[in-house]
Amino acid sequence: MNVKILPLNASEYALLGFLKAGPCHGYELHRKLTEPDGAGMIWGIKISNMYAQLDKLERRGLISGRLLENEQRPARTQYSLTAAGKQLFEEWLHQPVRHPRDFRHFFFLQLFFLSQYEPEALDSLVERQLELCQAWQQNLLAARESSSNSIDFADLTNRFRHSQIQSMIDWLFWIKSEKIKIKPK
Amino acid sequence: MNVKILPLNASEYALLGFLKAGPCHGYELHRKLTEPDGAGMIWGIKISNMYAQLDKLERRGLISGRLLENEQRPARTQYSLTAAGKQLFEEWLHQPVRHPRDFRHFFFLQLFFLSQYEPEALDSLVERQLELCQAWQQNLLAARESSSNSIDFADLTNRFRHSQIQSMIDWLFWIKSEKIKIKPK
DNA sequence: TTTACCTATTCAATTAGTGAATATTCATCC
DNA sequence: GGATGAATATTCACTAATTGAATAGGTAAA
Repeated sequence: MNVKILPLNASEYALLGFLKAGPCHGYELHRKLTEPDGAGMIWGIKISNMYAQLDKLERRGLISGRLLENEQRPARTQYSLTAAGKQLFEEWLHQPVRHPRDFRHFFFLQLFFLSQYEPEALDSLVERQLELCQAWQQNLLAARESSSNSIDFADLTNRFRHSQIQSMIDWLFWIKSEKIKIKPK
Repeated sequence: MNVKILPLNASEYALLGFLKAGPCHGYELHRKLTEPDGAGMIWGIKISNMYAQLDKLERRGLISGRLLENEQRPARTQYSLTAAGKQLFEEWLHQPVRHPRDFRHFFFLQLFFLSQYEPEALDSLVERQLELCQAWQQNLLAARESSSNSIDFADLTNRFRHSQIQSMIDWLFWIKSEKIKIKPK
């Protein structure tokens, strides 16, 4: 068997997150996923792709679906979080992202769900993410080559990354210092 | 027929870019692509994936390969840029990126190749990219909702994007004002 | 001469992603 | 009341992207 645990991507965590609020079927989940004022601000996903992700999550035992028939509407499959799914989501939700490239997709999603489900935990996540960002900065500074008069490609990328992360830090401070209350949609 | 022209991704442009220096075979191209002080700073690519990209570029008529046999080494396929490939690369090389998400992958690659092939064109590209970045900023400011005391998710993402782009702008100014000479590797 | 690593490419298999197809219900217009 | 089209809900077939392993000869060193 030897099931290789591939990490979930952002929209899969989002599916778990929306299902935490209660059972739901694919079509409705897709509407939530793409709502222009919500998760849809972060990325887009085609509906057929999302159905494939639901299958994948079910195969991994994180959600389970059952067919609802016998209604006014076309048959639909209602999915619910399993205990495993709930646990995975909760763990993920409170972990700051480990790499800058994940910031945009994952950290935003964490803010999104935390502000809905557990707003009192927001400060702590922001704080720990801030510390990680500052550690990234230190690593970049440490990696800078001894200054010479000519700039090479490594210098360019180092400076760029540093300034991108600085902008994350500034933004996190803004959230923190303004004691921002994120309005749940 | 009806060939849908999918846009090339960063590593495919990089392949065209390296082939502009002269014919080369896959294994060597992969070494260039992943050189830790060069393009390898921007992304990674598995070698089997790169061979698939070479096939794709050949099918699209941007490069052409011929088998070199009769040597000391294992047989290899030497690729060269076609006229169409050269033209596509040159056009791309001088166009600033149209969307912030491309900045990291594409703009860096453009700097990389321009600094090697046409350093006198660097200033102009930086200048035009700067203008585009400033236009992105204007759009974000225009999209900001009338201020209220509560912050919603749209505000968070708008502020974040704005600050990320500001960091690009700062970095471009740094390149520009320091009259930086990028050292070709 | 065996071992191990470097060169060079290909292949089979998996996973991701897209567009179109299917099928039912609902609202609206003539 | 019947036609038309939009909304609901999911599936399917196809293509593209990605990965790990397989193949196979060459070189260097023990």
